[in-house]
Amino acid sequence: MNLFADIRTLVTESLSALQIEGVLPEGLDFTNVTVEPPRDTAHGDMATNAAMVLAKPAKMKPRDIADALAAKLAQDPRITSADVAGPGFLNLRLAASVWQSVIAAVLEQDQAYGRSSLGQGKRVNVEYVSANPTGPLHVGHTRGAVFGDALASLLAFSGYDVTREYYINDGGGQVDVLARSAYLRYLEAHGRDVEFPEGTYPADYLKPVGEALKAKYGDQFVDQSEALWIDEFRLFSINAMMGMIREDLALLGIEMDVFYSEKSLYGTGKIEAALSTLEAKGLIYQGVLEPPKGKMPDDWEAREQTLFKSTDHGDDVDRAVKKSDGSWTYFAPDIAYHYDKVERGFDELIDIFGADHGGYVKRMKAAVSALSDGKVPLDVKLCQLVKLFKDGSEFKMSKRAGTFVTLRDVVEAVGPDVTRFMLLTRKNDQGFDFDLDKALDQSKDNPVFYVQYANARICSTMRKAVEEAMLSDEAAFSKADLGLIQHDAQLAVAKKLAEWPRQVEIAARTNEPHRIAFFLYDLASELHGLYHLGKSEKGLRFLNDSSQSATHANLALAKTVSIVISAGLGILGVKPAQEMR
RNA sequence: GGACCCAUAGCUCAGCUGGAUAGAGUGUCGCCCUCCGAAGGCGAAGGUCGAAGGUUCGAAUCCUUCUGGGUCCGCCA
Repeated sequence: MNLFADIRTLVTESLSALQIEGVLPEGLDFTNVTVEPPRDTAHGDMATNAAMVLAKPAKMKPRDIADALAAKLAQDPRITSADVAGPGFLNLRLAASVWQSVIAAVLEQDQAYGRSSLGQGKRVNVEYVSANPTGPLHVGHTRGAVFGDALASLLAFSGYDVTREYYINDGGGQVDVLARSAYLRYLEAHGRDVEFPEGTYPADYLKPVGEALKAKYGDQFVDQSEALWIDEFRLFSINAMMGMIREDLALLGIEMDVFYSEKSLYGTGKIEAALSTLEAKGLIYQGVLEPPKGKMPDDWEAREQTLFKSTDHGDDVDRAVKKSDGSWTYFAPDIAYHYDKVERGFDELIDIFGADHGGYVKRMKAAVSALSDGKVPLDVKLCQLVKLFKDGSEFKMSKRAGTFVTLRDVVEAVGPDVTRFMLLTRKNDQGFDFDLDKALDQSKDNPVFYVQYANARICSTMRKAVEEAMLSDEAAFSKADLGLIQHDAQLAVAKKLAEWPRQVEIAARTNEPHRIAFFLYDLASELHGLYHLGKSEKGLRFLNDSSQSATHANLALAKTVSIVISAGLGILGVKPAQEMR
């Protein structure tokens, strides 16, 4: 049930009826007609812009359309009043029975309330994290991980067939660096003094890898040339790093469906196949790129190389797919990887990148557009940087100094639920200041506890009701007389609940899971408000000594809030709290 | 030189892809527990939505230019 969609249908049907009656001309396009909650609830429950949108194409005055529409809508039993206001808004008020039916619908649909068929079962691939397998995940990765995971859940909730995917960059030079760094730790495990030259990874996390390599290979590779050990050390180290990364993700409750290896694209003809597809479209040519503007590299010189004509698909300059020595650039396997996604039959692709890959978006979109003939949309969501604050000042991270904060550090400090919720209370393209002290603060400036508390309160009230024998079991809700829910403050909660399917849909359409977090905050606020009103107005207390039927109706309402909070937190990957500790 | 992102209350941020008098939290200042959990509620104050133009019935939202801040711009990944 989506009440806003229902009323919008009513509006468009009424408009069609007006066309048949000759009040409105034929051939009007209703797609821009919206039914939304008005900004100010004093205006009513819902507002439609139909009259203003249609005024011009209908060649009529907005108010004339609005008056006719109002009269038509008022005939529907759900509409108690339809008033024209302002430049031509039509403000609607809905009968209490409508809101009561929302409560009934939530009780009946339970966790399925708010699900939709928006995605129509379309297959969407969400690629996120995709951190290089050269070390543990750090704070920067955490945001993309949480965002991608919540987005995937949101889309699944909205009727998409979702695949969560991680692209392992195990094909480039950085994994050789990893192998060499692991080799140094291997030597160290054999009692050698080692130094980490520029361009190797000096951090401690490779120590156990060095020990493990010693355990596996003994001293057979000590003082041996790189060619003898590099392949085995690389493979071993990558596996070790990916094991660590999976553990990190598991800390946040993230489980991928697919780990896709970049290396698997090499030597299997996949890169060649992707590029020949582009070549067949006339998008591959030999050429010389302009030198980069701004900072000029010292050793830059013009060289002819193989280029992809990405400018045909919206990019600013064409991009190299082969180096001048004939080997692939990093872009080539990425093209092949996305080609593979298209070939696997996904209807939509979503990539979650860090802000530092912003310059990569256009060429990737160009590649997918070219490879799929524009049929498979690629949406790239950039997660802006996370700045970490501790003890009131910014915590600077430096790879060279080895001072970086890992995902594990953060999760162990504040817990997975707080980490996830906090990171999701910000739009992805907004920078994020993560204050660890505030995240730990359970009383102030911490929305996750506010939402958790609302749910805990409801659970607590339920327990109390059972203790005091006012409620036998929750099955009583289905028989509750919801007609008893009439007070404005109670109906306000129902109205907020009615918005849930709509908010989910907007969030899914825009790929913006943060909207879920903000909605839950609003819903929790309604609940807290109603709860406190019970202090001054006895009749609004959830537990009503004098009327069991009122108690049951009230608890049914509370239950629906709990249902939606659970569903919403579920999308965000946060556990709903039964009680606060 | 160029690309992308951001700029909204003292601070941190929303703003339903163009709607009405721009909203929360936090901070400041007042109230509210004999009570189903005060980890809460109610109220007040606080804004030329970075600036200037443009598009139209209507702009924080779309377009142009500019100013600040961030990310980036090699055949690295």
